[in-house]
Amino acid sequence: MPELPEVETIKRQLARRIKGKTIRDAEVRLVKLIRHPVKKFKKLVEGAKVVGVNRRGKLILIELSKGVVLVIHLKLSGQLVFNGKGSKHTHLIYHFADKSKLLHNDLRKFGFVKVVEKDKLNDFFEKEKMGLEPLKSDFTFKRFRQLLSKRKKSKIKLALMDQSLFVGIGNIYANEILFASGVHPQRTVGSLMEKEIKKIYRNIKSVLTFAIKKKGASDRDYVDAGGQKGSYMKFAKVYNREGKPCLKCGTKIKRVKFSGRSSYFCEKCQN
DNA sequence: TATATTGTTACACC
DNA sequence: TGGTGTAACAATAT
Repeated sequence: MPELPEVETIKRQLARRIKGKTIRDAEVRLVKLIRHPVKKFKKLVEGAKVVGVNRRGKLILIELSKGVVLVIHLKLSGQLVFNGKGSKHTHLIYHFADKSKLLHNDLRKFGFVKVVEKDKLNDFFEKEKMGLEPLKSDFTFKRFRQLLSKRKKSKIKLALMDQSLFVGIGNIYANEILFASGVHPQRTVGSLMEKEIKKIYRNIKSVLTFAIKKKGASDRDYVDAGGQKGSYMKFAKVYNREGKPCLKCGTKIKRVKFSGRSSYFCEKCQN
């Protein structure tokens, strides 16, 4: 569930809380969470200091003093909670030298932690085929249109969620961006008019930025680094609102499933 | 118990 | 070939 706004929220809060701290002990409770032999992982991590916390797409990057970076993907239900209370879903605990700690919880256990050498981070992103950051200045309208044109036959919603074009947009925000743009999620990219592409471009930026202000969306499991829920769902116009009145025209919001994902939209406002 | 949830990937199909 | 869509997968709660 954590998409760009949720991961960005965690990143900002973590940076504030753990920068400068030394990891005394990494308590690995679920071996499959870390994609390394446990011994090697502990050796790399223990004794290292947190130099910085960053984000790339939906990945959290915790940079350590030993020239390595913890690359964390929370997938469906991952949480990183500073000084949180452990539960049966707590699979990894970083104990800092000052007795504070960072919990990595994951109810579905789909997430992962990889240790990547700092020098090799860019190779890693390239290998993972990660697209443009939608809130960075190099994400221009021209680049957006150009990237979209590589997927003329695909449905616009799937193109928005395609991490090899641009990163960070998942199901919640794809639905919201398309509602804000008045575009039906099943329209093909090739059928979009210049005006519509421009609207989508603007709304990617505005919806994501607004969602960061609201500290993300807590549809189910998501909490931020302080264990708090995000408030974006209060402002969602279509996501998870099947059967409820469209906030613009009152028509009932529809839910249609394609590509295994629920799409929410207003038939009247989006075409 | 069947189903829903998501990002990612393997694979079938034109 | 490469673009596209679908199914499968991870694990759990309800």
